[in-house]
Amino acid sequence: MRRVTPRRRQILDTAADLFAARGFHGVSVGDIGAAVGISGPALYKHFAGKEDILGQCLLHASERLLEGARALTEHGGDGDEVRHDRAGRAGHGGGTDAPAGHAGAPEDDVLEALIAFHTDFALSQPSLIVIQEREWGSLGEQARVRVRERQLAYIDVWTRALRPHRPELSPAQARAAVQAAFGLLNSTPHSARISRAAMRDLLTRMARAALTLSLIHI
Amino acid sequence: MRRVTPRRRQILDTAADLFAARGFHGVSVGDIGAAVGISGPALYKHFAGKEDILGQCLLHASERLLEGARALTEHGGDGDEVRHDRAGRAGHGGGTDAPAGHAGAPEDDVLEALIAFHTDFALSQPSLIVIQEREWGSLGEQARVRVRERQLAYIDVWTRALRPHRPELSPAQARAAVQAAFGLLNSTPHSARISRAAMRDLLTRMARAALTLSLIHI
DNA sequence: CCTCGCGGTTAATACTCTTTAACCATGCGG
DNA sequence: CCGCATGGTTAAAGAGTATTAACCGCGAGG
Repeated sequence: MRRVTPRRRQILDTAADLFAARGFHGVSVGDIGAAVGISGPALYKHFAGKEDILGQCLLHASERLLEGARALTEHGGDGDEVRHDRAGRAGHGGGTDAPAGHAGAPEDDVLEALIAFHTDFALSQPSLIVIQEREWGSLGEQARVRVRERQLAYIDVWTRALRPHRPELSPAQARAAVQAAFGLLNSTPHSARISRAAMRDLLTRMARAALTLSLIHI
Repeated sequence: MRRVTPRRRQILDTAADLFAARGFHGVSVGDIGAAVGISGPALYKHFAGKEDILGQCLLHASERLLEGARALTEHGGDGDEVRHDRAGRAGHGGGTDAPAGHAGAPEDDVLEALIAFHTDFALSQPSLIVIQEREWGSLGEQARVRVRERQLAYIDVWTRALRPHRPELSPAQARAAVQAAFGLLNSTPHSARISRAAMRDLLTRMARAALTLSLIHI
């Protein structure tokens, strides 16, 4: 019941899609089984139960987000000040359109890298994004706290990256701003009528503006 | 089965909270009944069924949003150009902190009013916001299309209001930008660690920046 | 007075769901 | 060839669900 066989991976992927589309309680184990070509109780050869499937989805998603974010901040420093060295683009494919900086502000700090990273993740794994933000309450106690820990740590990485840009914000305000930016970036499952590249460009620009320029009055 | 008695209103409100918290399929009619002090099948004296309750919640929410938005645009004009006359603040209480404009841009156009209106709605009715964006798929055919019509019309009002600010965006891009802004404004149920006034201010500023300033490169 | 509709009750029906049990094919190490 | 783990099957159990049925107290209008 431990290793990750291709079948298990397939089950997790299709289950994530179903959970995202109809909600955890709106999907039966029969539905999941049928979606992968087997039927109902065969899933119990791979997972302990329905809740375990959701748990593995969420553990995997939150872990990938957190580790990706931490990889962007750990260039040797603690990430509490704006860094000017090149931030790696995170292995999620695509994304040749790096923002052409021109103002005095640093163009390649951690926040910029986080925006690009999260946008790529949301565009490539919309189902994981959806269930991560709305289904973590359907988990049992132990799995929920583990997922929640990673989610809070992920928010914390973002909040620290935002601080140098917006020193006037209190920690609580910065957290709220980060979560609002998540709402913006995670809106991609609800739209998807323009090309992926255009969506990526639009979302990164909007998130950048919302996070760094929102002190300007119109 | 038609008129809106206080009991019916109470049922709809508490059901909306439950649906927002645990999802439509995660709430039983017994749960809803218990939450209002009656038990289970008594709900059928007021509504045709569980799905009908969700339908009335969503119809009500989408109607209030659409009518509120339309009231802001209908000052006699069609709202396709930026208007400089005073836009009414929408009767949702609060909100004395009008943005102090200083740049050349118009400070009180329809978009600004829509941002304020939607922010107020999201802050005062978070449950309706949540179920409106994630539970409309649990509706039957006829109710779903009626709710969806209103939602699309609401998006359309926003998109038209955004056009004069961002003429370079294609209609599809403008729609995506509007939905991203909704994601940002609707993030309020996930945070709520700062005061309502501070949240209102933060969200309106971020949405304003995301929608109107996102063409600026950092 | 008395009927009658309104809003409630509990019991019962007819599912559907998760999970377990019992069984079976197949490929592989010895 | 044997044994057996792997991954699948169907049947069944047991809990939970929405919905309906049958019944009841009660306040108001004739």
